[in-house]
Amino acid sequence: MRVSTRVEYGLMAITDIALHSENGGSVSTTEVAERQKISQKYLEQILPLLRQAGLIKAQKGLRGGYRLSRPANKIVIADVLNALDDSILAEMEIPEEEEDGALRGCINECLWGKINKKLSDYAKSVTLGEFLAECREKNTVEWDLYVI
Amino acid sequence: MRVSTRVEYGLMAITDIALHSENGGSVSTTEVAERQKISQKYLEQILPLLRQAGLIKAQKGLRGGYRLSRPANKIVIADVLNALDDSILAEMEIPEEEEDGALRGCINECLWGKINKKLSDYAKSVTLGEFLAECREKNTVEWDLYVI
DNA sequence: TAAATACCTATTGACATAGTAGGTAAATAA
DNA sequence: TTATTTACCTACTATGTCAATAGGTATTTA
Repeated sequence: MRVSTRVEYGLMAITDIALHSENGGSVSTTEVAERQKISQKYLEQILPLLRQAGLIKAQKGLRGGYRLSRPANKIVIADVLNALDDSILAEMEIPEEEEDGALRGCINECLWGKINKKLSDYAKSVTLGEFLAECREKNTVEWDLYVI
Repeated sequence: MRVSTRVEYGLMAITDIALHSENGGSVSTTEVAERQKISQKYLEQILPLLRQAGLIKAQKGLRGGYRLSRPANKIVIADVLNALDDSILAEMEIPEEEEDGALRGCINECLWGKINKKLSDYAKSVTLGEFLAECREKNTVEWDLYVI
């Protein structure tokens, strides 16, 4: 499953913010852009999506930046995906009424309904906190450098 | 998860063909287009994708049309999706090397890798035949009208 | 007061989607 | 043989989304 860079960058950004605000400080777009090698200007359009969804808080001005609105283990991946893209976890349209022989409704309900449920259940079951922990485990060496 | 009409129509078409060629005959684009209410001209661009993937066979000329290349229970949904779209079951790119602090690789491997595996495993596990049976069960009344 | 920050809007080039349109080749039925 | 039906191929178009780039505004802090 291939997703847009908007989603990719958004996930990278909130993960980066979660990591680097653990000490209580804020994380600026400049920092995120540099660490993650993302266009800062493009990031400036993506982060407000996460803020509008209530996942991160912004602080303007010098020493400002972003931090999580709530603990990382209270944010599930589905929250992040829905903030960044309205189609990934969306259902396929099921026609109200269908003529005999028409298969659209059946396919969208039976097939895509199940696929979407698997996807959605997983995205709702994994928290950002769990994801961070998993990534830490995978890259113990490097991560120890800047994780508290 | 929302997909393109190309994928939606392609799934409808191969399902329709599977159903209506059970007696040994062929199914023309005209028939599929009428039954499924799809633009015939657009269908004519989609069905060759399924043929090139070896899932259906074409017969030109009068009384021609399409039929399955092999039994419906030997075709898995993943085959159909891959024939119609190269991104649905594709993996996200994982960078060769990454600087410290970069998260792209971790996210694409840990997160999208797992999501893709769930998706892919399911699509490989369900055959077109099973899907047909399931749809039949769900719509017993209408389906009995034209299923052998 | 100056600098740094978030934030907003407009613009752009590239690409994909969802068709429409017209024509060609092959197979069949008459 | 001939007309018709079919698959198939190519080109075109309108629309929308993506992935930025660019410039400017408001706010906060040092």
